[in-house]
Parts: sequence; C-alpha cells; structure tokens
Amino acid sequence: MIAILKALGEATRFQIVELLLGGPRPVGDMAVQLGLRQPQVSKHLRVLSDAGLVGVRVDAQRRIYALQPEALKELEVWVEKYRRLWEENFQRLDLLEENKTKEKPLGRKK
Amino acid sequence: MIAILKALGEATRFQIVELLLGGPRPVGDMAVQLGLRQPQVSKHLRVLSDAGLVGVRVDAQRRIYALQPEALKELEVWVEKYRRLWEENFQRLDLLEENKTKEKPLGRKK
DNA sequence: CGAGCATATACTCAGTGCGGCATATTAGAG
DNA sequence: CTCTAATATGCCGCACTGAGTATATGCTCG
Repeated sequence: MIAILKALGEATRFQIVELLLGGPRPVGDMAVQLGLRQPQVSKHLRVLSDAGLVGVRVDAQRRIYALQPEALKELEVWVEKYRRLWEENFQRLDLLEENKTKEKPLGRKK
Repeated sequence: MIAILKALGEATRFQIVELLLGGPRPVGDMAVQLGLRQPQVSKHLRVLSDAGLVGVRVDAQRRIYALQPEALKELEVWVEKYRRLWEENFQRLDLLEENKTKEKPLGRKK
C-alpha cells in the first residue's frame, strides 16, 4: 500500500498514470509528452511497475505500458475504510470543541 | 492531490493516519505509540496538516490532532476516475496481447 | 551480418527528507 | 512569578531520489 502511495506521490509519476488513463503507451511517446529524457521515464515506469500500478507488453523493440487495475482498486479499498469520516458525523473537530468544556475533567497525568 | 499522496506515501505518516482513524489524539501519545521522539512527530503532523489531512484542536498545552475528512474524500474522488479500469473490460494487457498479432501491421515510423 | 531504433541500466550530482538533539514557546500548577 | 509539561522550530548528518549522460541490450530491416 505504501509503495503505491509513494509511487503516486511524485509529480512526474502521477502525470504518467494520468497519461495512461487515456490508454496504453510506449515509453518514447511519454518521454515526449512529459518533456523528459527517455531514461528517466523508464526509471519512473520501473517504480510504478514495482508498485503494481502498471504492466508492460512487448511489441518488437517497444514496450507498451498500461495501467494495472488491481493496484488502483487496492487504493480505493483502503480509502473506503475512511468513508465514515464524511458520511457519518464522526471525529469532527468542531464538535470536539463543544465537548471541550464538559470533558475538561480529564486531568490527564493524575 | 499530489501533496496528499506524498504525505501518505511515507511509512510513519501513514501510520499516524491509521492511528487517527481510531480517534483524535495528542502528539505525545502518538510519539509513544510510534516509538519516535516528539519533535519528529510534530514535523510529520505539520506535513499532514499542510496537505489538509489532519486538523488541530488546542487543549491547554496539548494539541489534539484529528483526521480531516475533506482530504480523504478528495483522494477517493480521484481514485473513482479510474474505476472503469476494473469495472469494464478496459485497457487489459492480456487482451492487447491477443491483438498483438492482428494489429502488428502498425509499421510504426513508416 | 551490419545499421539504426527503442528501451533499460550504470554512474554521477544536486536537492530533498527523515531522524536526532537542543532550544523556544505557551499554558497550567503551586 | 516560577517550575514544569506539551509542543513547535532550528540545525545537523545521513540516506534517498530525481534528472542527466553514457552505455549496454535487443529487435527490425536491408
């Protein structure tokens, strides 16, 4: 999970993923669209691949990269865990503020 | 969006978020649970805060941190864009593999 | 087989980020 | 007002990482 988030948390790789939403693409094409040198794109694709976010298909000398749904789905499932945060009234800081006076007798340490 | 992903893509901060899923907590408590020194936890909370993932409530000398639903929801919305990837038969590498022979006449450059 | 294309890998360098320690800050207790 | 608790900030060292260049690898075509 962290690998997925770390991979996506980098501007260029994020762009690559958004690019691939439009369909599979070879490395060279992406390098042009990103304004990057090909080696760097390959490295980013390696990271994305290690995280399971993309897969490759070989076509002669070209490698066609495409999104791999499973990883994205994994991310979606994780986020779902937090759904109640905005669906129920749950853990709202402003509500806690109200309780502050009432719950003050926490005394903490003692 | 990238700020959110970058913030979550770090092991310790990820842990903090998971911790806060259990409810709001003061800094000191988290430092203990994470086995980290307090200053480092404060720094991570700063990053999470900048990304909008957490909010603070002041209680005397303590700062109670809690998850901020909006940022998580933003993430969920983003992931939804990719939903069709696994719901429809879309951009599957194995299917592309089949087409490979048929579509070979791409000739590429020329 | 030799030339050229597409991609991956190795190496280097600069920037960034995490962790630790020391210190500043602010609030409550006596 | 002074002492202490809880937290934030500044500074440092070290590991990691992104971008670039050069090079290796593999495939196609003539």
